[in-house]
This record gives sequence, structure tokens and C-alpha cells, in this order.
Amino acid sequence: MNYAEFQQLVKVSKQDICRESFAENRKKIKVKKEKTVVKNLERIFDATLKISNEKGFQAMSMRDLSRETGLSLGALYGYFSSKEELLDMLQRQGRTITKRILEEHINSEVEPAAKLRMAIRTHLYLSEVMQPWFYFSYMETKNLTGSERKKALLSELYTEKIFASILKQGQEKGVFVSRDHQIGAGAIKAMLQDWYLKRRKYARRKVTVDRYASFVLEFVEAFYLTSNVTTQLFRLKTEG
Amino acid sequence: MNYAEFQQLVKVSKQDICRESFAENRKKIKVKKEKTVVKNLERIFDATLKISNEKGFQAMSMRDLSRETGLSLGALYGYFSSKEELLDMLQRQGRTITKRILEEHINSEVEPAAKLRMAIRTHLYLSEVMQPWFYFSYMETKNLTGSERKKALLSELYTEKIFASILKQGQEKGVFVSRDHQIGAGAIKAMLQDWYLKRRKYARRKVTVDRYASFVLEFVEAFYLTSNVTTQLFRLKTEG
DNA sequence: GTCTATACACAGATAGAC
DNA sequence: GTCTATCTGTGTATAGAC
Repeated sequence: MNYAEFQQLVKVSKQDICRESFAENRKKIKVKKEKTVVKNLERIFDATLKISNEKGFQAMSMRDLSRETGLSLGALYGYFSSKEELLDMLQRQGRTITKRILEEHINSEVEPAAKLRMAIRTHLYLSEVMQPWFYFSYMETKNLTGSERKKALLSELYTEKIFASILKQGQEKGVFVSRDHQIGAGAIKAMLQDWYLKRRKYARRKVTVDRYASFVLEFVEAFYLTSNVTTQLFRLKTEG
Repeated sequence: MNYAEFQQLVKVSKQDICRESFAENRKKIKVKKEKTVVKNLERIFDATLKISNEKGFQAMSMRDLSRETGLSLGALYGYFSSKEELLDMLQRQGRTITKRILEEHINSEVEPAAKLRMAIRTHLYLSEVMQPWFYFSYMETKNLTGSERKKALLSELYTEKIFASILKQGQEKGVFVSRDHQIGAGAIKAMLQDWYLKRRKYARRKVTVDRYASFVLEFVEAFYLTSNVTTQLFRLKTEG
């Protein structure tokens, strides 16, 4: 799985989910032609991400969104019934794609060390392709209300649990050193988040996804991988 | 330096800087009695942090702030001339305290490994005492404009540079393994940020600052500390 | 389906009494 | 110094023509 294939995969998923989402909300959405809905919903989502990531979702006015999408104020309200609903739809869509793709990839490995590598790489690739959504989701979760907020927070914890359970499994099998796996999972997640939250920094420094992925992996493996200790010793002896 | 002493230190610093800030902006601030200014400015700052961290600075209305501080709308404008200026003042104040305290502590150590430990511990303590400000600063930087935005971004990079230069120094002296110190500094900062951005998570799990600090240190040292490799080998032999 | 025009609420900010 | 009352702009959302 290389990066180009990954991009294609996400693009297909996006449209799939746009259609699914349309089917679910057929009653709420006034516009009835599926082709029109899918086309315009994607423009609306992209524009929302663009503007919100510049100045925040609250600060984005419907007039801003109208300008960016080329649709009038009235037309916009054919696709959602309130600004808050737009936020909910966008968050839901991203969560669905993320969950689907992460699970597919991680389940393709069974051995803990390989699973860990796959999970880290997949998450980085995914957040690279969908960077605007990841950033948006992180920054705007606090603006959600009620059940949508709950779901967003659960989804955040879900990713962390994936890493925690991989670490735990590896410890039980003896391939990982016995160290706090919950805080460790949080630390891994923090590093993965930095990739999409500080993307400009990494771009400026010309750090690629792959290089970042390698770094995170080495970092984590130096701490957790049992076999790594001997490797380090070897390096120490040969290098000086 | 324990946590209680640290709290006291920050509290004193806060009032100091409130007075300094008042001296600098004597022309802008309409209210003239220093005692009144320092007292009310602190209430205003605290209320702003409280409300903003719940729903964002943009979404906080001046009427919200009036309710929370107990001051009327008119009275509030005696302390700043616009909502944006309030944001700038608050960000500036936090940056000043942070920089001052971080530098004081880090400069008290010279040896790289000790300096690294001190830097990590101090940053965690500081962000624990000033958690509302750290969270606020992170979330609202994008709402700043012009020179204030620039200063905030520079200040963010400044912290990272501290870690990068400690790592580099250690590598030159041979106490740290030769590995990317720039990405490493970013990773350390990401973990430190997680502490104040996800504070509720850690509180729920009953993870204390000290335990988190120890974890981060062990994690980082496993990767960078030259001498650690032999320690790990020893542990591996004795534990199984 | 999409447009323009507009209703209505609420935001930030100020004036002037006390 | 602080209050209440108010000005003016802008926000979300809808109505009704095309």
C-alpha cells in the first residue's frame, strides 16, 4: 500500500459515505436529486473545512460559506437545516471514513509488532490525506453539543484504545517490554496528532510522512520492543 | 522545587506581570488606580479563560464576560478598548510568565541530561499550574491577527528550540545517541502538550503530573540516553 | 433547485447619569 | 469607576419569485 493508492481509497470512501449519509438524511435534506446532493455536499464540506481551519467554525459566517461554495444563502439551506447540523454531518462523515479505513488495515496484521507498525503508518497516511478534516475535528469537537459531542469524544478514545490493546497484546506475548501501555498509547497518539496539527511546521522542514513515520516507529520501538535492546547494544559496540 | 512552591512562584509572577503590563498600557487603560486594575484584570482574565475554554473565545460574548466577572459592560471597557485587545493582553501575559519561569529553571542546570530532565519537569509543572492559559493559548492562537499572531507562533517554536538545543548539546558531548534532534524535540513537545490539552483524560485515569513526567522522561531517555542501553540490557538479563 | 430580499436576534461598543 | 440604556453592524435563517 503506497501513498497514491491510499489517496484513491479515501476518495472512493468519501463519495460512498456521502451517498450513505444522503440515504440516511433523505428526509432532512430538501434537495432530492442524488447526483446534485453528492456534488454540492462535497463542495460545502470542502469549503467549510477551508474556512473553519483559517478562522474557526464559529467565526465562519454563512455568507463566507456562500461566497466560497458559489451557492446562495438560500441554496445552502437546502442541504442542512442549521449551521450546527452542518457541523454534525461533517464530523460524522469524517469519523465514519476514519474508523472504516483504520480497522481494515489494522486487521490485516496479526503479530503485535507488525500490527503496531501498520497502525502507526496507516494513521499517519490517513491524517495526511484527510488533514483538513483531522485538524477541524480536533479543534471543533468542543463546539459540538449533546450526543454528537459524546460520539466525537468516544471516537477519540477509540483510536487510543487500539494502540493500548496492541501494546498490551505484545506484552503478553513477550515481544514488548512490560511498561505502562495506557500512557504509552496516549503518547503515541500525541505524536500522531502533531503530524496533522502542525503540518506547516513539518512541510517547512521538508519532513515527509514516511520519514516522520520511521521516526515515531523507532522512538516507540526503542521503548517497547524487547529485541531492540540487543540491537542497541550492538550499535553501541560497533559505533564506539 | 516541589509543586506547592511552584504554585506560589507562578502566583507571584502573575501579579508582578499584571503590574508590569499595567505600567506599559497606562495610556490605553482608562481606570487609573493600580490596586483596582490589578484586582479586576485578574478577575477578567480568569473569567475569560473559563468561558473561552468552554465554548471558544469567539463564542464568548461580552455579556457572558460581564455576568462572570460581575462587572458591567461599560466597566469592562475601562480595562481594554476592544475584545481583540483583551485577547492580545491575555496571550502576552501568559507568554511572559512562561518564558520567564522556564528560562530561570532550565538555566539552573548545565549538564545536558539533567537539563533535559529539568526542562521536561518544569514545563509539565508550569502547564499544570497554568492549565487554563496553556489550553486557551493553544486553541486561540489562530484567532490572533498581525504581529500578535506572529509572536505567539514564535513563542511556540521557542519552546521546541529549547529541547532541540539540549538534545544537540548532549549529542555533541556523547551522552545522547546521535538521532534527529529536531523531530525529537517536536515529539517531546507533543507529549508535553497532551498533558494540558487532555487534562480531563489524565485526571479520570488518576495519572499525576509526577507520574506523567516520569513516563515521558523514561520514554525519551530510552531513545536518546547513551548509557541507557546498558541499563536495558541488564534489565533484560535479570528479568528473563 | 437556486436566487434575492428581508426578518429578527444578538453581537461589540459607546454615551452619559450617578 | 461603574452603572444602564442605546447605537449600529452582522449573524442565522426563511419567504417567495423565478
